[in-house]
Amino acid sequence: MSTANCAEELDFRLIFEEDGRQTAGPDLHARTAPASTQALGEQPVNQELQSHPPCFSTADRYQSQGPQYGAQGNLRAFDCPSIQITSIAPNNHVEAEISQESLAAGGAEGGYFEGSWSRDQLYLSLEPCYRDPALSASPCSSLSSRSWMSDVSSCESYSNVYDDVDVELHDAARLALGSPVGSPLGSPGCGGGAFGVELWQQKYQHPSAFSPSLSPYQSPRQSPRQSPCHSPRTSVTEESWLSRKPNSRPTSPCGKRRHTSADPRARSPSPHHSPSPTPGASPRGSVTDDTWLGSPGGAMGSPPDVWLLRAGCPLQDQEDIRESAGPPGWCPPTSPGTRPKPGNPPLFGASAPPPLDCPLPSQFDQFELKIEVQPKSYHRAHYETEGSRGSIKAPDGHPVVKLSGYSEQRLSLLLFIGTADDRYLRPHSFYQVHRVTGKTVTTTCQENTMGGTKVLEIPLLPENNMSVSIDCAGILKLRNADIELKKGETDIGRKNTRVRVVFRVAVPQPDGQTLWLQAVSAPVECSQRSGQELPQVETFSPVSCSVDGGEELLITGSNISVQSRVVFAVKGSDGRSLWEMDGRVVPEKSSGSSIVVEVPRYNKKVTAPVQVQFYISNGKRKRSLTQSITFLPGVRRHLSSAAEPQLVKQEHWELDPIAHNPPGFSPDMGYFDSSDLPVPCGPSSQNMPHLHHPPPRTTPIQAPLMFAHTPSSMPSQTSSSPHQTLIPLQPSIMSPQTFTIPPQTSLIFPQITMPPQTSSVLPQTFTAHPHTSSLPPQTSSLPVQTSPIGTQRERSPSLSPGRSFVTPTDPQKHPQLSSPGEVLNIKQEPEDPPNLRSLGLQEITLDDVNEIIDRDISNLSSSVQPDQFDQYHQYDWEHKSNDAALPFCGGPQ
DNA sequence: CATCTGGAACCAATG
DNA sequence: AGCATTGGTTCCAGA
Repeated sequence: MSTANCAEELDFRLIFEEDGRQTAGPDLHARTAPASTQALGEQPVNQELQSHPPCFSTADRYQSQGPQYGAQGNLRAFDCPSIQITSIAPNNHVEAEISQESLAAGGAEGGYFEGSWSRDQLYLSLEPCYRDPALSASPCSSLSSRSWMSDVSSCESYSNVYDDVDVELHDAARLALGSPVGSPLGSPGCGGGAFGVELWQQKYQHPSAFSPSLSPYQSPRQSPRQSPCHSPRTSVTEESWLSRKPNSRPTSPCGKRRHTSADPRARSPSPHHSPSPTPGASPRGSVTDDTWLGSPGGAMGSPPDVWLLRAGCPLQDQEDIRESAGPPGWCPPTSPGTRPKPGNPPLFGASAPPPLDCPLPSQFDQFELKIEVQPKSYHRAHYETEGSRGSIKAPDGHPVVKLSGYSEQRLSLLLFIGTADDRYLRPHSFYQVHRVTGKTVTTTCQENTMGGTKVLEIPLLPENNMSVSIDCAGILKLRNADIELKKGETDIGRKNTRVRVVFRVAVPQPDGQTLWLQAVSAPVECSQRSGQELPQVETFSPVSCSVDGGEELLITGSNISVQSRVVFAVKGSDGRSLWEMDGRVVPEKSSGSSIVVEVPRYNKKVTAPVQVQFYISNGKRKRSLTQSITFLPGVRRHLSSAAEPQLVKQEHWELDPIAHNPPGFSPDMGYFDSSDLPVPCGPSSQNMPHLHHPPPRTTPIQAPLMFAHTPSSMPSQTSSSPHQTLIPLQPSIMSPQTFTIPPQTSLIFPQITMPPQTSSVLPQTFTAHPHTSSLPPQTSSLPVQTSPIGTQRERSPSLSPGRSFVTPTDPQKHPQLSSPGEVLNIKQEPEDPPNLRSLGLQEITLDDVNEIIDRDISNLSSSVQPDQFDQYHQYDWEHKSNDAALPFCGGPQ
């Protein structure tokens, strides 16, 4: 599978170069142009400008990374590169322009368009990933790219942009302040309407990003076209901005880009792969990027130390780094005067709120924005042609978000729909938040548009303890065709149906600055079909077992049946399946919401723990995301967990202190046992994007590069407390959630401290543990502050030491690594995402980086396993066929 | 009667 | 080119 598949995906990039030139280029124009044209014609438009922000420091990392990271970081990243690209790529006008801008970064995307640039290869290499989350770097939609794209299709667009700038600025300021007050901007009612158009306009037409100071938030007010209507439905219509025929269904396909290789630009690698691949960063992202770029502090400016490091790296390397690093850290303050630093607090000037795709921590100092009740993992979004399908719900009521550490005055909680792919978090191109009204809605909120993204402003009141139940937020699905046809849009909608609900709040600080915090929900599947057909793993236990097999693994989730298969597999570094075996389902212990299988025996000799992936399959293309379980060599679980297969007991178990120990520390199995504690996988598991790209090693490295100097205090996006630690990181599991690293950890692995983005990448939270865990069991058990599943936390404490449920979201729980030495072994086995490696991309880009990494790693080796990170990658969304390997490649989740 | 929901038909894209 | 599958979007109907 893997290899081949991966190759394909990767090829994407290659294709670019080659095919892309030939085919892609033309296609683009053909397709895009028309589309854009249409759009243009219909829309009044302000054209979007793509801003070509200068390279931003933060961006740097991205820059290197390339196109993949589209939006935020990406752009920036691209910027630098882009320059060259520009010159190189003759094909696109856009390119030219972009290049100037430094959009170059976007260049990546540009590359996307055409493979013309020779030099681009760097980008190209990345590109494959572009759509392929697996590949990792998300090529996606780099902001720039989109912009580029759009530009390409129509240069005209540039023109109107600026008109809205003022407004945007205004908005931005307002937002920054977190004024509860709804700005007139977004009229509450507005927006809903012709969404497609709106988006269009917003995204493309509003270049808010341009001015450095502008933040994504700044949204141009509504474009003329935007309808005041609240309900999408209403507006919709007109909507047919695409000129779709009245009766004709707008099939998305319409100008849709093909996923197939035929169209290189198109997205990428097979759509299949990445479910969430959102490619992208959509223009929005770009916007932000742009913004960033524009910022003085921009990449070009003075990069932080870490960044500097990056800067020093060759593009390729940088890219690699980026990949490994994952999403960029939170954005540094955009304010001119401030120099962004990785370790800097998420403070922004009132006039320059962070772009929506800018990663932010969920906690800082005593302030913490937390999702106390996570939304359900499935919420069927409504189309404009449908009536509202209600607000996002939680298992018991509605999601609840709380700001702790502050209660001085009323603040505005911002809510928007973000991506749930493996890449950094950014506004979702195909979904928008929608204000739900009605007698059952008790929360008042306003709907605004920022940088093309709908944002709900919900009051956080001191009298409510700064906590609010989100019962006024629905999710609107925009037609793929509408979005994809927009110029500049590089993301594909197909199979990109998972989102995350993003909450932000601006906390006024004594010094006049504004502290921005962000909390990201677990992934939410918004497609009717996917929600009803794809099996989803919510929890499983135990999380480790003997290589001898025979133990029973209890998996809970949805869309599971006795007919479901549970496939265990180990992938080689090349992505090939080294071993694959079905677990024997125990029908009598299985039900509609859970399944018990006997873990198969691992037929290879191992001396160290092996990370084995498993997923539930309801048939071809109906697979859950890949989860990871640790097979312990030579360890026969005599331990409680082993002895008692009954997962059911989990609830009764209590955390074992041992569990807290960092992986690798305790040679004895106790360590593993701890891991056994049932951990909720969180809905996200599936959602979790796979980090496809980064090889095990790279991951660690990244961190260092990025955060070497980051203060331990930096919170991850979702993570809440710095202390959570005990649990070893498990890459696979980690994906979607937040990534929290304890201060201690940071000392050891600065690298670990990933930027918020990283966290975004991984929806779930995971915590790095200090070597020793002095923390109370609870902490360890509940490592995930932001765990997708709110209830999980509570659950974990009760769990017995012996077992644990693992949620994809809660990587922390995984015990995995044992000792450093083991780690090495593990790595070998591990299923690294074949993607890059298999393609050889790694070598290409990462080589240089490796040296650095090695250095860093040597220090880290003991504490964290690289594999963990890798595991991430393993997730597969759906493989096209049955390739087990595919998942690793980074296909869609 | 309007809204919310679940289900499914229709149909283009994909393989 | 034709066929089967997949998945997005629209419709319908019941609560």
